[in-house]
Amino acid sequence: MVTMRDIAKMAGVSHSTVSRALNNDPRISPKTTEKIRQVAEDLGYSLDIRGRVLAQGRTFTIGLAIPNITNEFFLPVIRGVEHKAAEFDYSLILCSTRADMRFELEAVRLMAERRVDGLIIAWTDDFEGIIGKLEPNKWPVVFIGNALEDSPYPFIDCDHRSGAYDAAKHLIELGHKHIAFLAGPLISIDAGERLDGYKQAVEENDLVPDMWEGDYTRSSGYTQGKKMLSCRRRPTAVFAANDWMAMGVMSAANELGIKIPEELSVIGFDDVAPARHLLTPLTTVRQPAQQMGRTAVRMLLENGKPKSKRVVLGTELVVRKTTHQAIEKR
Amino acid sequence: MVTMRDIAKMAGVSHSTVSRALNNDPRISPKTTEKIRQVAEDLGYSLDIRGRVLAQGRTFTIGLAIPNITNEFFLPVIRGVEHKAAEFDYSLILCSTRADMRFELEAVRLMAERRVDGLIIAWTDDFEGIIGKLEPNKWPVVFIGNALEDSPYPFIDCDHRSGAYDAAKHLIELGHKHIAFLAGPLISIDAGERLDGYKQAVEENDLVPDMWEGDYTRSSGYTQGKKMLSCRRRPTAVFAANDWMAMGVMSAANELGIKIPEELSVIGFDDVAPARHLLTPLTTVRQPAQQMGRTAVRMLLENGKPKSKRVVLGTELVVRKTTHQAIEKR
DNA sequence: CTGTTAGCGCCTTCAA
DNA sequence: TTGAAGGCGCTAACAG
Repeated sequence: MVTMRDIAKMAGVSHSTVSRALNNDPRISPKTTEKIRQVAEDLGYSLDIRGRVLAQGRTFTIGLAIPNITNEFFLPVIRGVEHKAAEFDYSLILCSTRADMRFELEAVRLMAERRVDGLIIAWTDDFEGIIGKLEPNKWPVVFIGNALEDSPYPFIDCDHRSGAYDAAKHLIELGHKHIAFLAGPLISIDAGERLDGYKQAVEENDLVPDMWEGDYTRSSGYTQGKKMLSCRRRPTAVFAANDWMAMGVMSAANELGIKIPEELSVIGFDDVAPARHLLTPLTTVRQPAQQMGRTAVRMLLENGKPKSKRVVLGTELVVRKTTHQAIEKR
Repeated sequence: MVTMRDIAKMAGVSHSTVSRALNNDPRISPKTTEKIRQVAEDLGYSLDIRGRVLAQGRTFTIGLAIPNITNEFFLPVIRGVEHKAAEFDYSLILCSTRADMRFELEAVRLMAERRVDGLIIAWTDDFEGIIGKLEPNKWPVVFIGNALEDSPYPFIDCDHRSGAYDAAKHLIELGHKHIAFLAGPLISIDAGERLDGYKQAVEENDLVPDMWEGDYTRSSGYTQGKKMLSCRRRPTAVFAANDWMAMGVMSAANELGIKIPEELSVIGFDDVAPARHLLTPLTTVRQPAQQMGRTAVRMLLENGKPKSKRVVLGTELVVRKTTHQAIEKR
């Protein structure tokens, strides 16, 4: 492996001159620069960034910890982070923590040892554990999700409440009077906010809320869907707190011979790829996942230290094929 | 940031003793070791791997270049690579090359500068360009896909031919006589092999092949699907060379009022998540993507140099809901 | 405009 | 069982 010293010897200059020339330092004469570049080329030199890393104290690397790389939902986040990092010529170290505290702490250790210049932690379940590990080192970190009211750490999230409100409102405007809501696990903050958004819209319009609880999995959507659709007076629309559950509800409806969207409107949340690709694609509230990833990187890298402590992005109602005018008087 | 020298001073030993103690070198007495660990703990020491990296000439990092992180298909590959790398306490640098030669070479440069210990290049379109960049450096590299007959580089792929054969055979065994095949872009090697597998099965059974060409996109599946299903004598089954096209065909059938699977069987290839989540989930040939990722890492890390130059994994026919007995005599 | 020197944090050979 | 010294590849402060 050829180093700057090799080039220096060959070109008859000092290695620092080589370093400067290769970094376009204007103090080096064009002639020397040219010569050095030539020699470098001839020798097939390739910069070894590890030297620079040690000398400059930066690694040009950011770390991303994702709870579960199995879930398609995170793909756009990864994409956003990767693309933005590449723009800065930064590389991305990816860790999937499998939603397991142990792996999560392992990931933090690994990234810490590598002295990444910044850390993005997405939707961790063990916020406390993470910040416990992080605090002493005082690294630039941005959380995605985990929008704790009083978090002293910068985070980025989207507005679950207003997103849910929009979804419910959409159904109401289509004339639905009986809109069931299938909530996520209510320990999670965003699940609570989505519920609030639903409640607000429903109450503002003098409708009566009809709440069910799921756990964000497709199978919980299916189970609860079966139940709610077998009721004597079943809802004409259901708003599931995420797309996976919405898909579960659709399966249930399908098995019960209930036609979507003619007899039942369904709306989800997140805009996950599989739901977009259904034969009748799901109407949903898009969480701007990719942009969240990009923004996280920007917060980390742009202003040195994250300046804006908290960023809350808006959501977007994406009307596709599963929502429909309510049927007049069943 | 506290270093080994700080610990050494504090503990009244030399920094090399600290290094050894922290690395469990048996030559250091248990007492000193214990003391050093204690001091390290007290000082909140965290290993800075960058020093080791430079001293040992390894980076404990592998790079993964993926053509397009937008495509869900690659997710399991990333997962496989990430998990296996983590087992070795290696970290993963992820680059999405957006199926663009420029980004691809950028990615190789980035990984080269970082001196990753191994490189995994997945389904590159510019094989020649890549190996041009790689050759001089002679890095351990494993390709995923790009199974060139005479490739001097180690690769891992799956058996597209036999996978396609199995799929076609499955339809034949269900009694289908008219099985259309929607091929991928035939410049790509695997598209050709999938076509071969189909042909072989069909010919072995004295059926007449019915071939259409798509480009692996959903929309091409839709367009071609519309055409083939509007034929006077339309097929009773279609085998699409990947899941995306299969989904396109399903949309087309849906719009034409053709019931799947009762009136039309559809089978795909790859086993991509969205196809798995359809209301009537797609029967398909699973490419063991995750295992391919794991194996690639193993090839890179386990035997020092990749020993087995070429690995071809089997596929698995996953029968779900879109395939059905052929209707007797239409 | 260029060279000298020191140093980033760690590992490792050699010597004691 | 431990210490001293040198080096990995690069950058940077200081001289000239």
